[in-house]
Amino acid sequence: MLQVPFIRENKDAVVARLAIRNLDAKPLIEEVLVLDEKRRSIQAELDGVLAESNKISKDIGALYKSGKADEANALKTKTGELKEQSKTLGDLLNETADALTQLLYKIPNVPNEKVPAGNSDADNVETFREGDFPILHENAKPHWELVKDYNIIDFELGNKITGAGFPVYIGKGARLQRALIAYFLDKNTKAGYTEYQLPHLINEASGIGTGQLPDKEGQMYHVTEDNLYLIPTAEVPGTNLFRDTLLNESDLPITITGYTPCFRREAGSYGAHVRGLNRLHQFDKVEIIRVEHPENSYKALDGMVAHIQGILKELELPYRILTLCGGDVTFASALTYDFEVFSTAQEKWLEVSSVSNFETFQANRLKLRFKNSDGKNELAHTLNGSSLALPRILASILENYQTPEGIKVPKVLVPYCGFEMIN
RNA sequence: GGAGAAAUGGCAGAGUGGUCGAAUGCGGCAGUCUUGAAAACUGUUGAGGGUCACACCUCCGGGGGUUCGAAUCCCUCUUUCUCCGCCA
Repeated sequence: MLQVPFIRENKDAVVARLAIRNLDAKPLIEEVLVLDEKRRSIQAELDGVLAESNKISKDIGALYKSGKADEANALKTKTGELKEQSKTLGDLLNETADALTQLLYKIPNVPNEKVPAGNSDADNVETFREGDFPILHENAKPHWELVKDYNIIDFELGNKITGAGFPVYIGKGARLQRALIAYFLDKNTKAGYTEYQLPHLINEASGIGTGQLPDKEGQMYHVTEDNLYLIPTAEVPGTNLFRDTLLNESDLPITITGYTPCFRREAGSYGAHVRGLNRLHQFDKVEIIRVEHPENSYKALDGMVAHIQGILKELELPYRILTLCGGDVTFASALTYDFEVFSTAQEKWLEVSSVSNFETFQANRLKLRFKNSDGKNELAHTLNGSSLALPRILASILENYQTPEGIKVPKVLVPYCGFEMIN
């Protein structure tokens, strides 16, 4: 969430920047300022009452000590009234502060200057493209047919056990998936990221910390019995490692990577674009997460982009990078780049990574701070990105690497797989 | 699941009703010394709100209560530790 002092000092700029998201934030921002003003004036009034009551209590203590019990008892009657007042004011203060917080939860992050205007994913701007589209043989098939031919992924079995969107990986399909995970983790750790194994269930506080809660509750699987949620991405447990944390400046940057399954309800998604591996309720992903000094965060974002480019180049998949427009950039992000690979048999670009700088938006909720060189506590910047999401990478490998004799395994993966061909 | 103990500043750890936002140690920062560093010594150092700056207010795991007054007493929740049971 945005910081109130920041809103107070940059009111017009905040409204103007949020307009890039096609959001008329003016009424929201006005309300924030009114509530903030109200909160502060109630606070001041309450402080005065408490100060007086504290003073009387001290006097009473002193009177008892010097044996003047009568005078002390006389003073006691006075505090009753003050107590009433402070209770009323305290309730009012809480109410106002809660209302302010709820309002702040509704305001998305201020987009970076690089975010282009636009309404939907159609308006995202392609900023880079690399790699040639492979020329496929005549009988080339989409991956959902290939996986049947070679019996490496079974969607029907998943339907039986769980439901749509929970595929079962078999034999070389399972092995290829595991190879990709190992390869991604190796690339990330070689680039300096520390590998973590993270919980796959998170509590409510964690959901609030990274912004899934309270608004996007319906997108996560909720275990009501224990009030826990299945993670939609490793970003949630990974970033929440640093909730309520005060770091030293020298601790920065913090760079972690982790493989986790991801669970998404995807309520409202249906149709051809969810075919096969394109959109699942459970999928695997390797994530990279960084906690950065505000001065370095955009350089770090560029570094993450370059890192992911390196992986896609090694896999020899044609890819492009999009700068997400105001209408598509996620709630908490200030700037997001999406990576898409071209899946040849479907003739479709598939999103395989999303790399974002959240600036202080998450850190403010998380209370993730560091002590800066002036000795002041300052909010850190958080960033994350997929490196990479498995199913769509798998889909594009299967489609792009198919030959009449079978599916070739990309060169870098052969040592991880132990075979060169799926046939 | 049952029984007991505990939760205090960046960390460790004192503190059982007023003089406690809190001893002490470590760590951090500044200085002395040194060519430089280390060591030693000296000083300084919790967080949030509020103010031009002070004042002032809040915070000792979370929530509630007793009291004129709570880190300290009571209730409750959460977490951790020990013992017992169960278990991959």
